[in-house]
Amino acid sequence: MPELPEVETMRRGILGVVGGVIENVQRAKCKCKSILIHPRLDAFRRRAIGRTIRAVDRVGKRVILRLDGGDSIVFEPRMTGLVLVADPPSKEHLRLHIDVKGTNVGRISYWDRRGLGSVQLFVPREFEDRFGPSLLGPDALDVTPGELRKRFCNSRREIKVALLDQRAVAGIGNLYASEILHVAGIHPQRACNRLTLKQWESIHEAIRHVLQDAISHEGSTLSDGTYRNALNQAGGYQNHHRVYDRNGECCPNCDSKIQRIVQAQRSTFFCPTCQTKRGSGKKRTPR
DNA sequence: CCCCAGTCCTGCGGGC
DNA sequence: TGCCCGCAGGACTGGG
Repeated sequence: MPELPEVETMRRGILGVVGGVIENVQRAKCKCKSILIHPRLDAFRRRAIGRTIRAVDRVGKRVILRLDGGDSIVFEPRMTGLVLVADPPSKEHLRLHIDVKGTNVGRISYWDRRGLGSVQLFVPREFEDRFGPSLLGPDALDVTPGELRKRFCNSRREIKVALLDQRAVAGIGNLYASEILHVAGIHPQRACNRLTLKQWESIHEAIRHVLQDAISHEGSTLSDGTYRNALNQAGGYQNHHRVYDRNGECCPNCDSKIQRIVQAQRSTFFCPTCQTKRGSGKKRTPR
């Protein structure tokens, strides 16, 4: 499930399109229900074709093509979307092609098995409305310890649920929230307003550590095999998960068995010894 | 404002 | 063996 590290890996994988000119945009022949493409394809083509791609950015869990003239094409992969410059995992769930001339990369493809994602073209004003600071918090890799604490510390929400709120901090999803709290040694059900200054610093440090480590391994490809980088290669970070999807296995730091609980209808994994419900838990040195 | 539950979508695995 | 149902969770919406 693409979260910040996977989306950042996708972004880096398509950097070769920078400087290219969009030559065509076309829907792939896919029998599945159509994904959200905005605006309608004829308008999309009219506004995109002939534009130069000036940069490839990431905003939270989205990949952005910055076009000359100021418009942006936003790929939002959600659960199963992939932004590819190589052949897709299967022809079946290909959704859209953007053909590019003038670079080594001839085509960017958007593939999405479940089709919950989207490809949208926004003028600067629309982009600001959707991804401005009122709807999207600072990037998880840029947020300072002080900002992080300020954004959460008055909330009674459980810390794991709060970390998934993109308006507070952008980029963390269900998988990395569990990993981050294990590294920080904090119980996922602890209320934000009961965390100490020191614990906010631990969380901040753990966010950076886990996300950077995951990026260096090109993200996590889970057992369903869906996530791929832009070259359709699996990531490697799943082999470094401490707790995620390891219910009943041993904690990497102690002898305890990892537990699975459900918070906000999503799975959470944690170690009941390293992440105690009361008190701060034992601080562990990150790998 | 704050927070939660329901919704979308497809493939897969458990249960019978 | 085959069918059905529940589950996976990103972002959004509506309601309390």
